[in-house]
Amino acid sequence: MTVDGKSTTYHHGDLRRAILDAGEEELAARGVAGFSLRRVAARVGVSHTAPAHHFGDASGLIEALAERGFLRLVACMQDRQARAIQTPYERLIATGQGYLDFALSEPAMFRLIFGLSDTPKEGSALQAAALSAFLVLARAVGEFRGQDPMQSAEGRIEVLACWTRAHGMADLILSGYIDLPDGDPAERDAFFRNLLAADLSPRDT
Amino acid sequence: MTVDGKSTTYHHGDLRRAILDAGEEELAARGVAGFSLRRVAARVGVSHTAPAHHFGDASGLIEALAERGFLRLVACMQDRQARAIQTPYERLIATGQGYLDFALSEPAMFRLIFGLSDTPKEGSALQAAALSAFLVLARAVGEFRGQDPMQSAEGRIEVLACWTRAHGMADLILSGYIDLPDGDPAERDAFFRNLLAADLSPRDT
DNA sequence: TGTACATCAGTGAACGCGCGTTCACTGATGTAC
DNA sequence: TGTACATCAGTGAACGCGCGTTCACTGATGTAC
Repeated sequence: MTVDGKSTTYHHGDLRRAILDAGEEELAARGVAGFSLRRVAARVGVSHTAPAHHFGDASGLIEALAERGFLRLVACMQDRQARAIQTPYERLIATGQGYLDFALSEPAMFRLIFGLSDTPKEGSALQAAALSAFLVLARAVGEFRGQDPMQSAEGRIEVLACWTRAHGMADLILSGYIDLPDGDPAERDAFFRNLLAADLSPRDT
Repeated sequence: MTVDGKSTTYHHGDLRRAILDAGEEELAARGVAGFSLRRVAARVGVSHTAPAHHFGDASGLIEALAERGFLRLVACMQDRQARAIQTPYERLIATGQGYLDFALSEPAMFRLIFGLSDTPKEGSALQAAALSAFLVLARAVGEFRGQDPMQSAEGRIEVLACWTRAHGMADLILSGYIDLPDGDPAERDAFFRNLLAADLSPRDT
């Protein structure tokens, strides 16, 4: 293997991580439909059979990438939370906005993790990563409600309501059917806030 | 060409429609990722170059299928509306439930229309079909509010709020991350209603 | 400290596969006169 | 009513492409003694 024309060691040293990095780059560059093992290997500069050593087959790599994706989603949500003024409601809004940040910054990864052909295997690292993302949201709802939302039917509904709203918005923006208001981050945040809190309960008309 | 061993006319007669039908079947059978022109043609029993005559290339077929998809979405929403008791709020709920019906009955088609690589072309039949689906929802919101929602910022937010909620729920169910409550349609409808109307506006705590 | 050897990590050629597209073609249909 | 001819609709062989997987291999590393 060569890098910049200089030959390096035969063994890569950190190929697993390098392949995951390249996999994310490939996703960003070509989307989830054009994703291929061979292209990822080429990006790393390694033979296209090398990834098999670390991931088994193609689906193993996809799964490992998806795990990373969920961890990035967690990071995006926590990042927004850390910057939000500290009322529970603001933290909840911030969590949803972090969800959106993730979708907009890594659209192909967003599509990958929510378009997996099968649901994460019980006990897998992927499942743990997905759960950790869910828990970030559930905790934010819990702080807002003052009690663990997963202990009651209404609480669970509230968590799912937050999730589906943020998710629907993200997915429709990525598909191009909903336009974000211009480039100003503050307007974008206000847009999201309005959508999240819009009152659609029945009225006495 | 032969059907059941009997030779039929050389010209198919209604190949365009037959290919679209087969395309939908293929989508249902193999999903959007495994979709191929050749398989669709094989399903119709026609040479795999025949579709080109009607759709140009592969992307032309995809586009024509997506148009059909939106029309089916419209039909699902209108079907629910027609069966709802006639208060505006019930019709709005019903519209969203029709959206969900479509997603659950044709998951691959749902994924196709909301995963198109480019947004529908200005003036295309596809765009018209997508718009007609949007308008079914916008009209339902309008009846609920008592005025055209597209004439005000709050109204537009309300339409988008309905859309993103139904959409997020549909997409997360299809991805397998949200489970539907068992098989009882009434429970399923109640679940949707609760999610749609859940109150997430700030409280004075 | 040195050596033998097992294991690990990556190579590269070859494979078969299904894909969309092209091309020259032919059978069927419709229309002008 | 008949005929010539243009157009339309479908055929099937061939093409090159990129894909994931397999296989026998080799270079590097680690460990036992």
